[in-house]
Amino acid sequence: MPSIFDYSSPAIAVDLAMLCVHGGALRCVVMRRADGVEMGGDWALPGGFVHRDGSLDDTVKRVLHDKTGISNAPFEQLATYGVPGRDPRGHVISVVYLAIMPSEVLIKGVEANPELRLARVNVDWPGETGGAAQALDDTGVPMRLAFDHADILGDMVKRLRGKLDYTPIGFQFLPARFTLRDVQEVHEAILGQGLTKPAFRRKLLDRHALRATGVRETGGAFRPAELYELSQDQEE
Amino acid sequence: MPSIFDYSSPAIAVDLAMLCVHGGALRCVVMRRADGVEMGGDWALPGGFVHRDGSLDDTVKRVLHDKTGISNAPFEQLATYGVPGRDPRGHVISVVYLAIMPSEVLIKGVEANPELRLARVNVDWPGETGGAAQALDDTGVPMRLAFDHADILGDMVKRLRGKLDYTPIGFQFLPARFTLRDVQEVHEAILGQGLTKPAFRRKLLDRHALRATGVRETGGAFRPAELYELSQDQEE
DNA sequence: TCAAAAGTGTTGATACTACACCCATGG
DNA sequence: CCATGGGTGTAGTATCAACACTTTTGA
Repeated sequence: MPSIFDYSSPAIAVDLAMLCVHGGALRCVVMRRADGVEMGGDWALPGGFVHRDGSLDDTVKRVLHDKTGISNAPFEQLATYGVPGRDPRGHVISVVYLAIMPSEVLIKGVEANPELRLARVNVDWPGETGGAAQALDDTGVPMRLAFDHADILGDMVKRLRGKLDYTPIGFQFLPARFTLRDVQEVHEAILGQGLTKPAFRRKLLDRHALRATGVRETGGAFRPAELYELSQDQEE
Repeated sequence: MPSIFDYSSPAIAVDLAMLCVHGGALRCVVMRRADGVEMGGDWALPGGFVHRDGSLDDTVKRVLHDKTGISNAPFEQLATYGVPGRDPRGHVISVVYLAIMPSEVLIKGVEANPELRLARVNVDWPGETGGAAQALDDTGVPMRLAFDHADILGDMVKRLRGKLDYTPIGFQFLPARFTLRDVQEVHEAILGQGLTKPAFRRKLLDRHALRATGVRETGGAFRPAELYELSQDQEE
């Protein structure tokens, strides 16, 4: 029996969308592409190839650690993009993962690597319509994204919006203890629209098992908000 | 610059979950594995390798046509499974797609290939909890599935249940013209629970743009139901 | 005229939204 | 005591589910 590896096969890579919410906006790590690459744009999602006998999850962890120094973050698979012509060096299929972190964590990781930027993710469409997304730099200027990465960012926003209400995915953007206002800011950034405070608080407390800690935030002006945490270990 | 294909890379395959609803149950095509394979179970989702410079979509169409003779069916990506050890011949990563068809179409395709069976998909868990699924044969006996294919079927059911209410995916199980009772049967089979008729009719007509054709079904005993169709071209 | 399934109307419960209001803290 | 944001109560509205009911056909 001939080995299946005798067939000519595409290479397979993992691309990572490392996300946080900061300054009222959803942000994603992009990496400057090496000079001399003839196709596509200037910025791309960081990625790495899957080696023989390496799992997809191991590759995710390797890329995350190699690019940012971050060792542990929750991640989930988004989708797989097969587009021939994605990489000028040959046919590469990439499995895209979302890795979600509190902004304090991710900002440190980005600052540790001069090739990385934390782009603002922006979409034109409302709700879960779908379509491409833009990456904007700190001054609001669009950053040119390589290949289909704008579509990937669009799919990502659609996924986040769909899961936000019915899963605890929003809490992955926050540290272990957070105020309800923090959660609302995350939801507003992802949904791209403002939410009314009372309705949001109630839905949140109904849907998710939150526990009030009794501890209050410090350092703010005016009345300090109470800190909450997830009751059980509620992973996605 | 060295070619990326100099690196040792896993092979990549597409596996297909071809689905229909028949006899009040969700059914999926499985294929008898070749004799002499040392690992896993006896039945598996049909699949094929992705060739260099071939797209994922082309591979889906190729596998669908090669195994069943069916040329056109709507399909969508489910997820990618990286499990090392999935295939005894080496490290294979498989991208799993759902292909949904009316039962009349799929039954013909299965009968054309003696290696294929139309298994009944069964899950223990309610709602969108998640977990593995079973494949049962016509007599209700579980069929041994290879590798992680039971988990894949479970993920598939979870996906279908999640999308059923908010997308037109349920109509892909039906021919162009269908009765509302047909739609209810599809939903009940996928959700694994009975639904009350009046509530279901109303939700259906509210959520989706359906058009009554004025034509009624024929051949049945008792009062014939009206045939409906989707108003615009509502692809998923 | 009867059995079986198609299709509709009504009602009570639930969930959601919008708005107004009170509370706590720093200055 | 005032400005500001945290947090709560209430009332109107839309949505949903259960039930009873009428309609239509083949035998």
